[in-house]
Amino acid sequence: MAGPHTLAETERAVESRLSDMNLDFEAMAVTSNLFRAANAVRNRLEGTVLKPHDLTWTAFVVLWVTWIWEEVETRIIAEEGGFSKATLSGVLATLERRGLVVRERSADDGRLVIVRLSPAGRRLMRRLFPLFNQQEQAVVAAIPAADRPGTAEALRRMTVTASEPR
Amino acid sequence: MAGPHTLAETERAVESRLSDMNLDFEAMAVTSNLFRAANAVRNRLEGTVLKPHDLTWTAFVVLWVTWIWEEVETRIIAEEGGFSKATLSGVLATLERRGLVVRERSADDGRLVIVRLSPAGRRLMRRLFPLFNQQEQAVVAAIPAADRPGTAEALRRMTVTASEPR
DNA sequence: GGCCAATAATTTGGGCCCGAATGATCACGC
DNA sequence: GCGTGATCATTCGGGCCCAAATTATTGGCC
Repeated sequence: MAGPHTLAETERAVESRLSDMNLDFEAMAVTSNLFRAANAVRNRLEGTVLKPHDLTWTAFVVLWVTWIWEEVETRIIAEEGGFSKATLSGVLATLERRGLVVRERSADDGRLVIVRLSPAGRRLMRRLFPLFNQQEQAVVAAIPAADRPGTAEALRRMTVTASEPR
Repeated sequence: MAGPHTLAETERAVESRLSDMNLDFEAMAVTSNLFRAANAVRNRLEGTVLKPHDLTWTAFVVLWVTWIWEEVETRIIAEEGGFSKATLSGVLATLERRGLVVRERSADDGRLVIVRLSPAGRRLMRRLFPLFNQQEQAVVAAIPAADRPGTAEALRRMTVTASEPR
């Protein structure tokens, strides 16, 4: 951001350009700020925490989900992380090659693959996650404390509604 | 989403897994819901509006920015859209090949490239954008009306803070 | 046992994505 | 004029991303 147009300038240009189309500008403002914010926060987290360890965003998400659930089926990682299993296969190959993750076939069901962190993977997450959380804290500090729970709730509601079948 | 773990279950698992690490769970909740929401809303918009016209998310953002500003330098599109100029070059090639966009070198400054929509591109945006906005409206409707301006403002603040140099 | 539909993960092909390198153009000082 | 450093857009290489096709396994059902 910090381009030649400010957020406010952009929003004004949008409104005058579209004034004859009978649109919901409030909905536009919410979603466009949603994408801007997600992008900006992701960029910051990548730059401060991930890039120094040569991790991509998706790789970090995979490590995170695996870390939380101790052992987890691949399809769960993909659902939880919000990307396809095809993408996951590639990212897991990278992470396994780097020794951060282990794949093993399920004993119960030979179609399933179970993923775990290697000891190196666990060490990495234990070291990285507090740094990650510090950056999250710095960004969320921009919201008045009283508004934070309401913001999280609004985002949760949008997630649920957007995920509904149509 | 709608996986085998609900949002609430995941948040509980996270908290018990990380209880000894002295983390800011409120900040975590805000950012993780930020990414979930952005992902879910984007997936919905892609599925309902973009995919039927074989447009990617980034291609649509490029069309949108160009539509709003009538004519615009490539570097502005990249900044406004939140991706690199390298990415933009490829996407513009695709859009130009499909006849939705025109590139021309600036007369004032031979280094710059100016982008405009073709008539077909303008027709497409005029047709697509109301549909896009309808979907935005459906998603934002999940937030109580009184909370919408506050949500947009919270997102704006996060964007600004996350974009600050460190 | 032998077939068969359902369900997994992976591979494939094409597009997006970035940082770094490249080549073109500009602005400025002389 | 003529360098020289700054500023553009593009290209290149490697990784992510998805839908569709592929390969493997499972759980009925006879």
